[in-house]
Amino acid sequence: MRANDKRPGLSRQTLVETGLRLLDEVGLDGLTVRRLAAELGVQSPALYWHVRTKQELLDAMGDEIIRAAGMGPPREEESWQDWLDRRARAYRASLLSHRDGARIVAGARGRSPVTLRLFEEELSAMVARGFTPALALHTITALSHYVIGSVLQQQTEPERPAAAADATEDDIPAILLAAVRDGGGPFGERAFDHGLRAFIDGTAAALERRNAASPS
Amino acid sequence: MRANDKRPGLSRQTLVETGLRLLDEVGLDGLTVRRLAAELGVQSPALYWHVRTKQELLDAMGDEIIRAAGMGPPREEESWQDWLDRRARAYRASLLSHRDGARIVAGARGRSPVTLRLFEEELSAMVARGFTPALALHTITALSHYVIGSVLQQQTEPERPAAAADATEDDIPAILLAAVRDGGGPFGERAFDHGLRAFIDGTAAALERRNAASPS
DNA sequence: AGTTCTCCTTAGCAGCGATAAGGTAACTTA
DNA sequence: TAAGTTACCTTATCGCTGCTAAGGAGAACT
Repeated sequence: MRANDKRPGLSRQTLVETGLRLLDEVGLDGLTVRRLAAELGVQSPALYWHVRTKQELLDAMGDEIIRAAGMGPPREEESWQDWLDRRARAYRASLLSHRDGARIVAGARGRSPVTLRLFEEELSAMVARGFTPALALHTITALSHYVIGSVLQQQTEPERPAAAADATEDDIPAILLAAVRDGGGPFGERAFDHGLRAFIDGTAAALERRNAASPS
Repeated sequence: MRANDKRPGLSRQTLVETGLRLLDEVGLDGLTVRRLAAELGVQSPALYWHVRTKQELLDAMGDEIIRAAGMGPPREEESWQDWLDRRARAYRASLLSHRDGARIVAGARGRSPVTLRLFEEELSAMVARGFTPALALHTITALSHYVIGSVLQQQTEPERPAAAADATEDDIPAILLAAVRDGGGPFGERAFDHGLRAFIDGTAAALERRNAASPS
């Protein structure tokens, strides 16, 4: 039974791309090997020719999401503050661009050599702008953790309405309610903005402190 | 076959406690309903009398981890900076105190009413110290996201040695290597400290900005 | 022409979360 | 005290999961 013939054959890259497309349809919990195989018009064990385990596929998907963010060192004329801001937003956008994107990336174990090399270039640029290697590393990882944490919570689907219903409107605490009203909720753009700016400003302060101690 | 009789019967709380203990042994991926039932000396469907789904159990475990952090509003004489610092560290310690603790909490959907009430008290105290409701909410959630993101990455077990081995020592970028050498790695205490302090300092700046615009 | 290699197939395994249906002991009620 | 009800656990089973074993068809080498 080879109905729709003339398939060009699978490839690791095809799996990743189709996997990401399917992910948006069914979510991470619905993304099974069989379902992906069906999407590719193939039986499920066929996938194991191109990929060792399902986790390896998820790792590759995570790496692809990171790659799509287009990270890398700052432009020549760009301040590190602007660059960090831009980088964090691009990362966030990339995670948000796929359903359960943050879960995928957070669960992925390794980064590809390419990603690693970009990372090194970023550190290098930061050192050129006055960071110590350790401070540069801490800054980037801390920022990444913040972005991942934010998107992860944002993409966690809210509890079932039934559970939320037994707490009536009146039970919702007043200040929280007010905050959500004028702040746009804990997961919106504005909440993210505050954390991002605070972190960058605080990093600038740390950098000045460091450079005051041992000026260049 | 009722060999070891005289068990006092299960309870929802017992499930949560034994679940957390078992979690430390086998990890989240090894924590199955059957395994937990065996640990309790019972057949697996018995658990469904006390809990509707496995997810509901995980939610309760997550809430217990949060509860154990002992959060709540600042003490009377405590500055909000010190309190925020203390709160973030307590939260982190609680997540770290159980294997895959961050994954559990991140995956939990609802917070108990008790947790919610504590949260409201925290917001209230912040407003009393000059925060707007929205700024208070954004500050706490951003900080929580950072903590969760940090611990999540820290608790993600490193890739299999086989995969790491094909990149020999020489391939590890120089600056990254130096940063890890004097900075203690991306996931250590010092990396967390930097992000935490930067965030608190940045929040202080935002608060001053806000209060300068419309002074009390 | 014969052999090897690539990439897919069918069949099936162990384990998963969850449900259905039944049994038993303890409490309730008359 | 006897009948009925409820709380809590059992056995059996379902549909699904990731993954492996074994084989087969066709392209590519020799």
